[in-house]
Amino acid sequence: MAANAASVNVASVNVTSVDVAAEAGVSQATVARTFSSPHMVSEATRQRVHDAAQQLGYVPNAIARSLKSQRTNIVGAVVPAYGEYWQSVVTEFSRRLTERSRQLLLFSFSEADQVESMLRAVQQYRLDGLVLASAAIEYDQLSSMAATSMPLVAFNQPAAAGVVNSVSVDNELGMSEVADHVADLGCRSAVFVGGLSATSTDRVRFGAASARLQHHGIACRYVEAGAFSYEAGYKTGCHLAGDLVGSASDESERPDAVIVAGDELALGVVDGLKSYGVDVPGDVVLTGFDGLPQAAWDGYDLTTIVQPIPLLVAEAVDILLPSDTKLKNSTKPVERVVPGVLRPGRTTRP
Amino acid sequence: MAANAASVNVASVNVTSVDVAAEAGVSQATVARTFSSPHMVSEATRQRVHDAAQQLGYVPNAIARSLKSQRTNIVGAVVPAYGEYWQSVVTEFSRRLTERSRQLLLFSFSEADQVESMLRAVQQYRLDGLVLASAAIEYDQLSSMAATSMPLVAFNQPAAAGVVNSVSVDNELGMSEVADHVADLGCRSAVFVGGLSATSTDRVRFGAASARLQHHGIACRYVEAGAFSYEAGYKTGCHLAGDLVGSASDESERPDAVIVAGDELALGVVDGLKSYGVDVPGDVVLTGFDGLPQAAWDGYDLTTIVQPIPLLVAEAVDILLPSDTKLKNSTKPVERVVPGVLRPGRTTRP
DNA sequence: TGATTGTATGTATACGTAGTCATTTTCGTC
DNA sequence: GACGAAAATGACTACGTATACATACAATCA
Repeated sequence: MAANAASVNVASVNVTSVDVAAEAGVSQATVARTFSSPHMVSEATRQRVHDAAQQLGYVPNAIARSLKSQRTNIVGAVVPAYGEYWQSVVTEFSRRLTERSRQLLLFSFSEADQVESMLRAVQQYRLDGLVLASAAIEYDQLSSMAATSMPLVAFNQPAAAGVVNSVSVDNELGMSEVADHVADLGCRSAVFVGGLSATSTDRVRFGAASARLQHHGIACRYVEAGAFSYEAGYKTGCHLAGDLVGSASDESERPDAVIVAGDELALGVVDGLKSYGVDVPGDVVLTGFDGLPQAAWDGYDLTTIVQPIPLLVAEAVDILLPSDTKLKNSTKPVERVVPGVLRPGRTTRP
Repeated sequence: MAANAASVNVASVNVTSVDVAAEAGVSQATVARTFSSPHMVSEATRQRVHDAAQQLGYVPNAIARSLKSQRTNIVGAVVPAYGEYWQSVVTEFSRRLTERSRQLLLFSFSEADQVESMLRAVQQYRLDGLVLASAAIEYDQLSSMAATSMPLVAFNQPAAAGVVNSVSVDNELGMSEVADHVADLGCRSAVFVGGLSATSTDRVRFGAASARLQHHGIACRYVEAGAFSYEAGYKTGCHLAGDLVGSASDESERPDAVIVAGDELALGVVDGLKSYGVDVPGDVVLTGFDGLPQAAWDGYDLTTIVQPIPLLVAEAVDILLPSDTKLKNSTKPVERVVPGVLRPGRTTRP
């Protein structure tokens, strides 16, 4: 009847393992063990402790646990704030980490110059691992992070391979397949639309595409959109439209293939071209790279290289949290390269 | 010349404020102050401490800091793993929190039954605040979290309003505008495509739309897609196609408007309809809700209600981290409702 | 029965910092 | 030059937990 007879108190003040110990008539150590290594506690006391904890509304303090155990169960990720691709990567990381009882601490930046201070913040939290997913990270920042004891993995950041652990889609292979595909269609001249030429991803993809195209005797010009966004692609598409159907340029030199460095960018280019009356794939064929869900949507059905994001992420997580007993303490950085898969779509099909 | 004369040592072992204190010839307290409240330290010692820290590769330990100060500088977010909408919300939260020197700890779930255990994990970290962004959270889970001392805010979760602090777009207003818009176009019969009828968002949006439509003398049937995804929308679009152009149904009862509960879903419906030869907006007009970037893309140009996500997020963050001195310790939960804006697109334009 | 092993629990300490209080130094002022 | 206030610093402790070590107790075996 009395109001204070509530069976479950909510923690009005901070309830600690000491309080629970007193309530259960055991030592603090036993309470700690009950929650962190239950198998070391007898069935009977475990029950008593749980009851007492329930009674008092006790929840173990992860901060204190981390301080003592030197493990946070948290993995950090430094990722660009914008872009469909990065959003799906973050989502997949979070999902995967949850599966392995870890959480994701997100450090997202919109400007490259934020990365520096962000990395400093990262180091304050003693994370169990860190994903670096930005092409904007400088080499010396990378190596300075590598010197930390924090497990690191660079995600889709070609320039980082060899310096730190890295996981990446096979850009060379992917772009080669694209080039072959385009050559098979009988194209004679191509334009490569890049996002930011300063990023290693951009350089590597253009390099691979143009090399393979050249092997087929196809020239390939580079155009920089300025970002990997839809908007940047749209603008570029509008600019390109003139070159592609304009009567000014020589028919024989007129590009008949547009190879775009990323899907979001590609979707913008498609729409930009269409807005100027350029028909895809009628006037030009067009390809993307990444395999975003949106690229597969019926409205676009873009020909692209599908990155196996779940696989890439799984690899990255495995590097950070080696599950196997074979904990790799090798001095060499791990380097995993995973192939993507060409998904032909309407943008290259007559 | 000696190898140990390196100007910046990297932390091979854990360097603490005590080590720095010894190196700089000051007390540990002074080192702590140098990093957490520099203004309490003289210019000269500050410099000495910084030099020593640099020398030893010292980085303050945020875990220990949090344990002592009872503040983590981390805000948590419990969010559905999938869906374009949630991805943009998470991105915006992260951006906003970074601006205010906080980090985002992400708890994303793909199944509703994961939420329970996730909330328990949340409580272990003594977060500075928590965003609850899932319609799948049960009422008693909500109130049990509310009993915690952790600041809470429910994001776009109509059912939570009044129980805990909440921020939401104005679903009623938005759907009313949609209904008016559709009525203006002269539509006579509508179909509402919902995602999951179990979610309060779905119920509220359907309720508002059908009420307002009825006011215009327009009937509105409810169809459940089963999810808020593109795929679910696509399937529903395919199913609907028969009703919309089939010769079986009476011409006068044939729906001429499809009102969809969310943009991603709507884009799927559009493509599903198109795949069966239904012309949008020729045969039916169609509207979405959310204002996703993709909905504005030229390929779709969906008529929709644009949620001011930056504003919604800013409100939510302000509730969790009251910047003003007027820290609201009112006992009543805060409830903010922010209007969206109708963006007419090609899907309702002849 | 006594020696031995293993399991369950208690005691005590350390994780690295922030903040309280006391003490020292600095500095402006009459 | 003395005095008081303010600034700067130091000594100490607490935050809440995990774990090494010691201890108690039950179970096994010769």
